Amino acid sequence: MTQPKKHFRKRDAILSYLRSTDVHPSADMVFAQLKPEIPDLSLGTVYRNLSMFRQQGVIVSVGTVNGIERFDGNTKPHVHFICTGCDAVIDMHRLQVPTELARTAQSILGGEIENCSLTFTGRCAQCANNFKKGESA
Amino acid sequence: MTQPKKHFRKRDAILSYLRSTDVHPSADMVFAQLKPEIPDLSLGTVYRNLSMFRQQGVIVSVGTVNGIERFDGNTKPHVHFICTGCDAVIDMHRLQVPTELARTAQSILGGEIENCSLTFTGRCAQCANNFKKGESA
DNA sequence: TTCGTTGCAAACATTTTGCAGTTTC
DNA sequence: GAAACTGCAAAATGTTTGCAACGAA
Repeated sequence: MTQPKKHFRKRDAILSYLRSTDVHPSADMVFAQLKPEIPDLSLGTVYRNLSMFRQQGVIVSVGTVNGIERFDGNTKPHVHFICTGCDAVIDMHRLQVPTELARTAQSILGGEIENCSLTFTGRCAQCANNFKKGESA
Repeated sequence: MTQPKKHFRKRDAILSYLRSTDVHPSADMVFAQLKPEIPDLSLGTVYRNLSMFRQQGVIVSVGTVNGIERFDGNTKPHVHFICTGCDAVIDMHRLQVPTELARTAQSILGGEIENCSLTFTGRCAQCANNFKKGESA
């Protein structure tokens, strides 16, 4: 007994792409990815839909990297690594987010915890390597 | 033994304020705080010094809240709570950042981990309260 | 004098928004 | 046909930058 739900080609494409990738794209990256297959897509539409998805909790913001917001279609809490060299945002599924701390946090804070994010920053293997080469060059 | 007196009054004031507060201010908040006592302070100077401090590792960025970057004069890793109602950034010193995960992360990643941040988001006690009232009003 | 810091304002980049036209059901 | 979505471009926002003036050594 599902309600008939409206489908919009561009909106669906945006969500679908977000769910299919693990690059944690920015609005612009989503736009660049979809533009070839949807030539009459505009950046404003991407921004509008990303806002809406995030508000609905359908997607999640990973935060801003170099002033640019990055999104994740995977809303299950997981650990991220952000490379300051190439701005990559990488999932670290093998590590667990200590969500059990949320309960403790809640009792200390008295408010309502909704989300928990654990993020490492540094240089990814490749960037660390390039950096070393750069130093000796 | 008189120390060579530094006369970077504005720079010192900015860093000093950051170290004295736990509100995790934005550039604008720093500016608003210091402007009364330093009338000829400009926002550009605040931005310039914050950038410099962060680059030197003297301060740390907590991330952006509502599109605005927030800073912390306390560089020791600690847990933060961000209220989506009033945009407050609150220290949770009683919780520990699982920095030991960094080693595991490093071995998985192969790069260089430099930082680790654990952040909860939700509504603080007061905002959670206001929200409930708002619903019934 | 010399070098770094600052005020000011213009430039920048990302994101949001208003409106008219289009799409979906 | 109503309601929701979209393109386009202008506007808004936070941040950076160029330049001339200034301050300390």
